[in-house]
Order: sequence, then C-alpha cells, then structure tokens
Amino acid sequence: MVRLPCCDRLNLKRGLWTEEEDAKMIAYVSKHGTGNWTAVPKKAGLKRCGKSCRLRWTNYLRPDLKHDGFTPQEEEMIVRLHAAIGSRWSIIAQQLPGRTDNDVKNYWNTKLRKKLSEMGIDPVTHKPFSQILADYGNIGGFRKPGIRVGPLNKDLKSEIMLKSEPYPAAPQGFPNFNSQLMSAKKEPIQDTLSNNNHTYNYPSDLLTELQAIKLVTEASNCSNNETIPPPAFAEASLSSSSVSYSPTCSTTAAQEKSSPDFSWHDFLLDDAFLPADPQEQETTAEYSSKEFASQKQKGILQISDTDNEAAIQESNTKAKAIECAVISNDFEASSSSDFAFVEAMLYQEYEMLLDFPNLEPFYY
DNA sequence: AAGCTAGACAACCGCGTTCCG
DNA sequence: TCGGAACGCGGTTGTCTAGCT
Repeated sequence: MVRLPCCDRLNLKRGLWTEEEDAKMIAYVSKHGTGNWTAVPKKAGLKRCGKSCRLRWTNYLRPDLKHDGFTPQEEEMIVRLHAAIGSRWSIIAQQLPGRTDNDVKNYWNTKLRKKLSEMGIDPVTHKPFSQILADYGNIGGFRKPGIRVGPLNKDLKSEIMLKSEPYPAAPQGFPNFNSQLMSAKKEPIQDTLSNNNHTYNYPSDLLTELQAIKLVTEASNCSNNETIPPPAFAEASLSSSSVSYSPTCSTTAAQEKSSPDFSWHDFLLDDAFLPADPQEQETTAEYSSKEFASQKQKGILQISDTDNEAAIQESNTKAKAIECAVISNDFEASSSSDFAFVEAMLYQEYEMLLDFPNLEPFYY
C-alpha cells in the first residue's frame, strides 16, 4: 500500500484552524492526553491529519504556552544561544519556558536577525560585518577576484550591497552536525550535564553543545562574569519597543552593565566569551589548537596533509572561538560548533582551491 | 476607499531519526 | 535485521493585518 503524505489525503482540511477545531482538540487532549497523533483527528472528530493536529497542539494550544511578546531577557537568551549553537530552535526553545521552537524561529527570523544586521552584526556568525570582510580579505589571495563573495549570509550580503552570489555547497561527506544533534535524546540540560555516560561523539558532541547552552543560561541568570552583559542591554539595544525591563537579577555587575557603556561587542562571538585575562586567553587558544589537531587526526575535518601551517593556525583560531566560550566558563569543551563548521567549510574550500587551482567553485 | 507593502506568525513541507512489529 | 509508520526538526510558504500612499 502506497502511503501518501498525510496532507495529500482526501477530505483532510488544511490551513488555519477554527475555534471549533481548537475546542475539539483541547477537549480531546484534556480527556485522553497526547500520543499517537495519527489517531487523534479521528477520535477528536477533526478532518485534519495527525501531523497538523500535533503541530497545532504543540505550537498553539498547549496550556503551558506563553502568547505574549518576548521579553528582553528572552531576546538575550535567544541571541546568546544562537551564537553558541546556531539554529537549533528546539533546543533554544527548551531553555525558554512557554516558548516553542516555532515561536523562537519566527521571532528570530522576523525581529532579531534584522536587528542584528542593522547593528552591523552578522546574525549567522555573530561577528561584525567589517570583521567578516576583513577575514575574507585575508584569505582572498587565492581566490579569483570577482568570482563571488563566498558563503556570507543573506543579511550580510544585503547589508554591504553586494550583488547576489550563490553560496558554496558543503563538501560531500562533511559531517552532518544537525542530524547527529537531532538524533540525540532530548533531556533537560541539567540532567544531561550530570550524566557522565553520554555517548555523543566528537565533533557533534551534544554534551558540549548543551554545556554551551548551560553556560549561556547561567550567564543570563545573574552571572557575575563581566564578559556577560545582563538582560538590561537587551532593552537598550535589541528592543525598539517600550518594554520595560524589571531586573530579576540584582547583581552589582548587572547593574553596572546596564549603563550606557554597553557595547554590542558583548554579543559578538569572538569577544563575548573570551577570558578577560590575556594569559587565560592564551590557554584557551592553546587548547583550541590541540582540539583542532585532534579533529584533523580523526579525519573529521578532512584536512589534507598538505596543509599550509599558517592557514591552519588561522583556522584554528577562528574555528575555536566558540570553544573558548565554553572553556572560559569552567566547562570542558570537547566539540566544534556551527561557527566552527562554517569556518571549517571555508578552510576546506581553501584547501580544494589550492589543490585544484583551475577548479571553479561549486554553487548551490 | 482602494491598492500596495511589510511585518508577524500560523501552518505546511521535506527529510532524518526513532520506534515497533 | 528490516521495513514501514510515526515523530520531530528546520526551512519555507501562506495568510492575516496594520500602515502607508
């Protein structure tokens, strides 16, 4: 029997839900609970597919959901988590009670990304556009002039008024970070962190990603770490609305940071988590190099043996910035990140162009 | 008042993973 | 162990609405 996509089945309603449908769903779930979504629409008397029912319940009808606007604290959390782990909306949403991945994703796409772009910060890398351009200039010597901008995100492209260029595709066989992370079981962060029996493998080690989340979470919860700005900056910088911020955190550091001295530098990936102590920075850099070498040895980054050492050093520094974020807060870092992933892609492309100078870059 | 546009967000789609017989 | 069904996720599209011309 050929199984059609649920939404292609006959007589199944699509589109927006009516109040009557919502009432049926709520009545059914409150009586029978969730589970086996494919059976729900039939039992609840709805002409919807199970997938649609699950989505409606998960994203809208669930009683524990917030339907009001995002607070500055939540904005801050989203930005920080996105900087740490990228667009893992479900994981980010887990740290925001009452919010769904869809909520967070929509809010990011419609508000936060734009705000960051307008402030000259690349929403993908969380680095200043100027720094990204500088980085590209540094590695652009081998590139054919005028060929393309490279894998800059759309925001940056529009921001710097460059003509539209296709992004390079990820090399085949490159590790699928998203899939591996998605495959990991969902557990509350605290539980996950306390579980020493985790089996996630480098470089998509969920533990470390969650550690990064924990780091960010704790930083937002009244950390005295001066590298972490308090929620107040969200009001000052992110929120264009008149939402007033009532600090739940009353640390001196937080109050000090709420001053006009706040800098968006605090949100930039390279800087936000770096230890203030230069010696400590050196330590983290050393760690990063070792980890990168470890990745290389494991073949994860697929770096060839003809590496240019200087380029490796550069790549080490960039690709490990996020790990510094983890280390600087007394966590044991053990994984890469989306940021590192992008940088690794860049580097791998660089490798390829070195090996095959006549090869045209590949496009989407 | 009508038409247009952009923003917000609800909903859908496709794909990868997990579950289970 | 295998295959199909169910589930969950991120990306994308669709719809509604407010504001502007």
